[in-house]
Amino acid sequence: MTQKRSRADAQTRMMRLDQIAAQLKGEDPCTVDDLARTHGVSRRTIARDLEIMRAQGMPIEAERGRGGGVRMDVNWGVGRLNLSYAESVDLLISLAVAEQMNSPLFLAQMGSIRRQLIASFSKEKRRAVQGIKKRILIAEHASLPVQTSMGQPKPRVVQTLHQAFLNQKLVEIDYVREDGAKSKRTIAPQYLLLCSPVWYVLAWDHLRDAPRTFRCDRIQRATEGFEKFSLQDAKVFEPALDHYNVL
Amino acid sequence: MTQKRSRADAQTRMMRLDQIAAQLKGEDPCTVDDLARTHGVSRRTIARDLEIMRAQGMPIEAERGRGGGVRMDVNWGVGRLNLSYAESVDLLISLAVAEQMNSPLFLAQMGSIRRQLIASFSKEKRRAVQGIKKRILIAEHASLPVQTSMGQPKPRVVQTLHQAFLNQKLVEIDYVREDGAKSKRTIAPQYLLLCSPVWYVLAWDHLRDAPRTFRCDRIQRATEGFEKFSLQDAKVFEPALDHYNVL
DNA sequence: AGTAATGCGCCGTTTTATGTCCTATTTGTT
DNA sequence: AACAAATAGGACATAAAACGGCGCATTACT
Repeated sequence: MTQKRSRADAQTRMMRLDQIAAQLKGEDPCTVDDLARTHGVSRRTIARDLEIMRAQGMPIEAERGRGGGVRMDVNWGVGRLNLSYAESVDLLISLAVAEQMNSPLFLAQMGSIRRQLIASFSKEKRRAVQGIKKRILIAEHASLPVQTSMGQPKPRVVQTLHQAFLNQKLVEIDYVREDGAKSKRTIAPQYLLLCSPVWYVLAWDHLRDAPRTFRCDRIQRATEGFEKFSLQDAKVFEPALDHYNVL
Repeated sequence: MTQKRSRADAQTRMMRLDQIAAQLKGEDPCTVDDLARTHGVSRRTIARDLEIMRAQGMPIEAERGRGGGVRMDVNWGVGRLNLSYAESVDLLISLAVAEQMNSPLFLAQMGSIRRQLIASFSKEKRRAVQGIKKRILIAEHASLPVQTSMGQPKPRVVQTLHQAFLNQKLVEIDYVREDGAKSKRTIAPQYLLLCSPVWYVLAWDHLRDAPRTFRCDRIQRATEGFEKFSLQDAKVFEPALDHYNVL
């Protein structure tokens, strides 16, 4: 018999596997027949596809007999994320913050998420993330109430600071001291410290050549520089770190 | 010329694509030659693989000429997560909690993560998640300091409660009132309320046929039942919800 | 017993992924 | 300017996969 086969695009099987997975995530079980029809291939092929998907670890179950069909555990593989580096770090921190306030009802699964996330990194990235985690501190929950902040820090500033911290780049900032005095500085953001609502930057001030601490909401402007800084100067801060939890 | 080809397992190409992706995530650029050697295929094949990966949207760039090579944007695709339903919900809540305490330094990316996460749901799941989000309340940050809890709730209890809440299943619990009186109840967990460190369950007590509120850390034992409950009874709680932020 | 579903083995056919050549192009080095 | 090292990609033959179709075993519901 003549067997017509139209090649759709490229890698037919891979695409079909994805589509089948998506289809199976729907609530009701499909029959192999349905799948075969919707994809324009034979039952046999679908069967082989399912074999492959099972081999790849997807929890695909089938029920034989009338009323049966192919199902995938509905609670599997919802939530496919593809995060950028910055997003990943954010997420790790966010998880840590959420865990910090010990409200363990919904945090049962957090460990699993963190493990998956870390496992998905390459070796180099993993090391990098480890390094960054050491540079983020979280104060005890019941800390002294901070004086009312000057409003939210500006998103632009936040983003720049964020970038520079991750990339170990120097930053130029305009800072307003508590007494209102303004100053321009070039700093190397070594550590970040979260005291419940307020972030602090423990940095080496390259103009004054001394360690300084800045409140993020008092930074008016921030410009990322091109020069990378080393973590050597960070040692100055180490004695102070014992009071805080490291991420 | 004889062309030896050893079939590795199944779907050789898919596996190779994954491996190449992982390899490319490493910092330094590989040459096509390297890739060909490490995978035991020809340069041409690797080239074709790269074509495919590009077609799939991976940001793979190549630099021609001496000293060139194939690179992938290092900040792409770090962080591949495949979350279960429960994990997804946890994550959403965790993000919300982290956002609640307005420490916006590292939360710039959170919106993006949440959007990705929600986008990855199927329609049905998305609706379900929307429903669940409405059933989780978060109290204002500066709430009255709660009396010291009785220690952490038991992990077993937490997990059961968690499941039952998500699946809208009735739960049997052993509860200890503040005055020490113990009781057995069958409840329908309609809402969850987080007052900073303590979770409360707003539930319909099916034995007393009346709404009740329970502190999670006072629940001694929990068993998930088979009977699903409807959200009809939840209306009783609605007037009380205005005081809290809905997730 | 009949029916509707999966599971799986076998075989012949079609498609495609691969290897081997080849050329063009870009780019840094000598 | 010449050379070397890299990617990009075309052409062609071929072995290996993917596929379709068939049949039979199995399972569960009516």
